[in-house]
Amino acid sequence: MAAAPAGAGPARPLRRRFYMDDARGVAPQLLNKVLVNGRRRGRIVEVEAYVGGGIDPGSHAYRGQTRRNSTMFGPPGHLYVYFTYGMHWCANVVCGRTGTASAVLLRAVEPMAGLEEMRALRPRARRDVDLCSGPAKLCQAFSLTGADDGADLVPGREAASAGLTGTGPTIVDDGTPPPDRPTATTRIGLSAGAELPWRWVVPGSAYVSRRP
DNA sequence: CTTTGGATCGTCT
DNA sequence: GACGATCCAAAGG
Repeated sequence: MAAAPAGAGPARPLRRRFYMDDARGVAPQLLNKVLVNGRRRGRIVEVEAYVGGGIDPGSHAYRGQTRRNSTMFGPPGHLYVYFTYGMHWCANVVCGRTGTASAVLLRAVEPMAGLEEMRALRPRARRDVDLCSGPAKLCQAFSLTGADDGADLVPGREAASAGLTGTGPTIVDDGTPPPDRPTATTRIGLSAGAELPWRWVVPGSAYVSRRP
């Protein structure tokens, strides 16, 4: 029997256990997973890890828990969505144990479905490669805002057994494995912690925010 | 192609 | 009061 083609498997939501590792472990595993919101789908091609505990000066949690970053300290598998530059939203996946601050920033996805909706939400994007090639761009395209901060990405028991992804945003595995050798680089846009190599991209993807 | 500056406001010091 | 885990248009090579 021939091996199943990439993407041909059943789309299964990631379970809680997937998110329980440190963000630096989860981040490369999130590559090639699929972000879902309504009919919109996009393959994750670029991520960055941010950790707490005073070792990552680039993390919002570097100086401890505040009102804004409190979701980072909560249970894994939830969205941490924050507002920045007075106009943009960015979305993270909370990782690690409850009480620790560890999260993966979703920096770029390759649009797979619902592109018409994305184009309408991002009229500035001239080409489809510009729809989701940045953390704030993908939040626009997927309608992720502060209203989604704290949202649980893991469907409840009923939705999971019915094969549904629920009404809110979810991340699913469609059978495409992460890259064998993801490209690791330094993170983008930081004034502190800029030397830490905690950004991972799918090699050769045309949908990343910046080519490595 | 690369570089630069403006937009815009919640959050924390 | 300063500064962003950014984006975009405009200007320069």
